[in-house]
Amino acid sequence: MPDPAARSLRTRRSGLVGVVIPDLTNPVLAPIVQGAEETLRAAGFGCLLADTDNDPAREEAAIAELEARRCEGLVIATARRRSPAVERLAKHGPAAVLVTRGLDTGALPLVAADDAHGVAAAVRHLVALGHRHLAHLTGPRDLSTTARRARAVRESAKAFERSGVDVVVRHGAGFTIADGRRLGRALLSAHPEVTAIVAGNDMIALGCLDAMAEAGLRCPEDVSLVGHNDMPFVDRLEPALTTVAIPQRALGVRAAEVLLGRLAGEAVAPEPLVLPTELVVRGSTAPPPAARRS
Amino acid sequence: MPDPAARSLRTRRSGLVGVVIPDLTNPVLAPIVQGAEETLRAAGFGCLLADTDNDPAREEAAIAELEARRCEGLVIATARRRSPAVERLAKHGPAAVLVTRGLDTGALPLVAADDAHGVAAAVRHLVALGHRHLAHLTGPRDLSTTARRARAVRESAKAFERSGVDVVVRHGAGFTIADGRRLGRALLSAHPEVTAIVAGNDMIALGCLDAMAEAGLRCPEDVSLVGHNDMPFVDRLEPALTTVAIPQRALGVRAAEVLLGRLAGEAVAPEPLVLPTELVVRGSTAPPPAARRS
DNA sequence: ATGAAAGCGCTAACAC
DNA sequence: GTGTTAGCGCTTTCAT
Repeated sequence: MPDPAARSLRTRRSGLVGVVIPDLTNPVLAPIVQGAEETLRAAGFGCLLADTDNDPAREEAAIAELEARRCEGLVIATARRRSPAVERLAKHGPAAVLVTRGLDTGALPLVAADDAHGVAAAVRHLVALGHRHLAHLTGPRDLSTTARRARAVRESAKAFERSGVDVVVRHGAGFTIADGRRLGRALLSAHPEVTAIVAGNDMIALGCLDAMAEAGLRCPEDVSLVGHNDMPFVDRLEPALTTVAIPQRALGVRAAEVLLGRLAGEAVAPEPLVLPTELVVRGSTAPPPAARRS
Repeated sequence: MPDPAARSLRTRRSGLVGVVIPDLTNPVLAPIVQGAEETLRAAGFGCLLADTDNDPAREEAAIAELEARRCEGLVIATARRRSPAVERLAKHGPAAVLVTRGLDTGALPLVAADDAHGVAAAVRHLVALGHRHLAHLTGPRDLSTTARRARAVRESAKAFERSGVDVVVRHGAGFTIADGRRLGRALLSAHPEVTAIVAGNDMIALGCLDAMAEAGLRCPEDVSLVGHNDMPFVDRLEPALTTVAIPQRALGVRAAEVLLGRLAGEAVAPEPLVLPTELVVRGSTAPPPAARRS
């Protein structure tokens, strides 16, 4: 059984890949990490996990540490649209692949879900139910996911402009339940005309549910709600959450595969790899109340 | 910036710790891994993650691989009561600490929750509500958690023997929702007198909820249900789950600390480190239906 | 105190 | 094809 340190010293290969994630506690991430880990392991790589707790400073420290440990590749799920620490990897440092959250510059390969498609389906669904005044409550502006989803909501709503459809878009500080609660409270009091909310992710949707309950509004009778990600267990909530399902495990697997390709010297397509999404209609969406219907 | 391979070759220290878990997708594990990772990282160790998908063969392979990579320590959350691959670590191989799931031999240090206390509180709670015919539906026999919880349920029920309290205990193949569904279906048809179920973990409890719904039984009106672990989001189910809360994050942190202690040469107490649990009463428990009350 | 050198275990290059 | 050897970059020891 050869000594990996000696081999590594000689071959300059560590057999290690770093996986940088914003928060293991967010249930969407588990299948992504699992898929990546399994794929990487099958290819003979070990997975060094680093949780940044959504903190850019910790992200930078984590990347530095992973580089110091001579990881051959990095799977990064924490990138912001402009992230000096991440962007630098495009020039120097180990091969890196981004999952879900991409860079504005597109300097690094990205594996992401087709959020625009899913969100457009959500808006169509709500409009077909009779909703005219929509809201989009989402996370920080500096994430590509947020930007993509917000743009898709705006454009989809705009396509129904002649039917009197409008949408108010609000960004929060993060993607937590507490952020969703804050956003929901503010929206509900400022825009009582809104009968349907498209949340930037399922955590925000959960917070919206809390805000509705506080305001004495029922979901879906008074306000409809669509989440994003279809994370585990949202199908068992009351009401079961209508949400845009992303292929969680596949995102991890494909990201790992793209990274393995890069490590094997393959040229990587400059275009993001986009995986399909699907609107899963459950109990949190319904026609708007008659009194509010336009 | 020194080369870790060269340093490692010279010092015989890799700066790596392996973390072996049964299934990242089970939400209880996220905080445990997070706590361990953060603690280990703060001490300068990198975390190599290995998910065994609850497969003993993969567990053995994972341990072998982690040893081959010269991990200085292992945090293992997958141990069965007799696990040759794990037991061997007590003799040869890197320092290892078990979390939650211990060995019958006690050969390796264990950090676990005080399940017996939590489960006893659950039984007392149910008996106080008026339940007399209880059931305990849990996971495989070859896990120490299962054994501890089952024993505690039996003993607690026995303490109320004179009040006419009895309990039927059933073991399933795993700790999944599907296992809970199977166990619940079988129990409900075989023991219609049962008015309260103590589940071996929250996943099994979710399966029981499904089985009740299939059987046209309402929770908690017809049958009360207590889970175990208080994993994220079970407070938002319908009904909100009454469950035994374990200090998830602390389990990971303490396990890491014990491991760090061992690596620093400290003698480790032969007794398991037991962290407190607490019964969290929510909506899934209520008095038994009058027709069934004994 | 400061500096030089040996050697950790492997692989790749090269000589035979 | 088979065997030998140099050297990867560090730490530690030993000599000055």
